[in-house]
Amino acid sequence: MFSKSCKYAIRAVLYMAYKTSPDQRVGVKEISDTLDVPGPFLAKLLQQLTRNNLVSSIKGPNGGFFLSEKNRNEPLRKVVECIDGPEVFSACILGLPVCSSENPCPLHTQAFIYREGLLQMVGKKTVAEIAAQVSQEGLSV
Amino acid sequence: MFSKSCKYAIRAVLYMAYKTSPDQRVGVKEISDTLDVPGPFLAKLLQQLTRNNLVSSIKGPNGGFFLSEKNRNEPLRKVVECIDGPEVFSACILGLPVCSSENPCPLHTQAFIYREGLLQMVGKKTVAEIAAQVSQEGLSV
DNA sequence: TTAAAAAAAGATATAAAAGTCTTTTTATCT
DNA sequence: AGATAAAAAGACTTTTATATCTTTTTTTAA
Ligand code: FES
Ligand code: FES
Repeated sequence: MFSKSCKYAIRAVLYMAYKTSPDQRVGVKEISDTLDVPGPFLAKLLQQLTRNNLVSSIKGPNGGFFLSEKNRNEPLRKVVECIDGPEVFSACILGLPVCSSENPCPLHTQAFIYREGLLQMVGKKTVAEIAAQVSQEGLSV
Repeated sequence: MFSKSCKYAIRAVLYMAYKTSPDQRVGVKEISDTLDVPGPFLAKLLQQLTRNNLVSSIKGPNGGFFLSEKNRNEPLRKVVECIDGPEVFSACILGLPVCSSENPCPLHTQAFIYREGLLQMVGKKTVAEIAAQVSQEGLSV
């Protein structure tokens, strides 16, 4: 479903959501150590997210990455689509050129339901909301 | 979710299910032309499936690939697991080392439902049953 | 019994994804 | 101002997935 890059990105954003604020930044190394993810690789992903205004950063001493209020209120979907592109949620599970209920593949019905459920969730819930669950329900990131 | 290899394999097996029988074989080229898939690549996938008794073949003139009665009655899941390995249906969607309801990731609940639905389908229905739907309901392969 | 057709096997090639390293820029603090 | 800390940018390397090519084996049929 998601590329490794995307998995790393989602986890990093959720981590930042409950660890950072505009005046509580965090460096790449802390994130990558905590999530057990390759550091320089994660750095590039965070930069990509930063360019797309889904993550914020400040350079220099005491700088680092963080989520602004605006960042926290984006649906998680945006993070996914920033890394893996918008087709993740619309592509046919068997790789047919187009996925449609008019011209469905044999797995379409099941695959569509699945995808929609997932899409509903990451499309409706914001980063902050999902991160809140992580804290409250003790989920693993 | 599935690798390209796996997508090709699923489509090829379903195609063979309604196109072939023990005395009605089909060559790689026909399959790859029909499905618009790279021929030599598909050949290797079919050979892998053949080694695992999910597809049958006969060499020489008038030879080719086909599905035996036994092949048709395997659940489609076996084809998937033969190509992509058994973890496709049990891996965490965020790449955490293990997926479990005891120690769930933030997307676990939704992801689990999706995966299970899909797994139920390909695990219970046989190749022949799914192929029958393809014919009856005019699905695309 | 030879020629041809097809899969099987294995070697090789290409492309994409994942990961690392180096240099540059920007900000902070002394 | 100068030293330093951090992200940004870009080049590079490695690994994995995808794809192709070549040779061998098996079977059929002329
Ligand atoms: S057509 Fe294949 S998943 Fe929709
Ligand atoms: S723990 Fe991530 S999908 Fe189950």
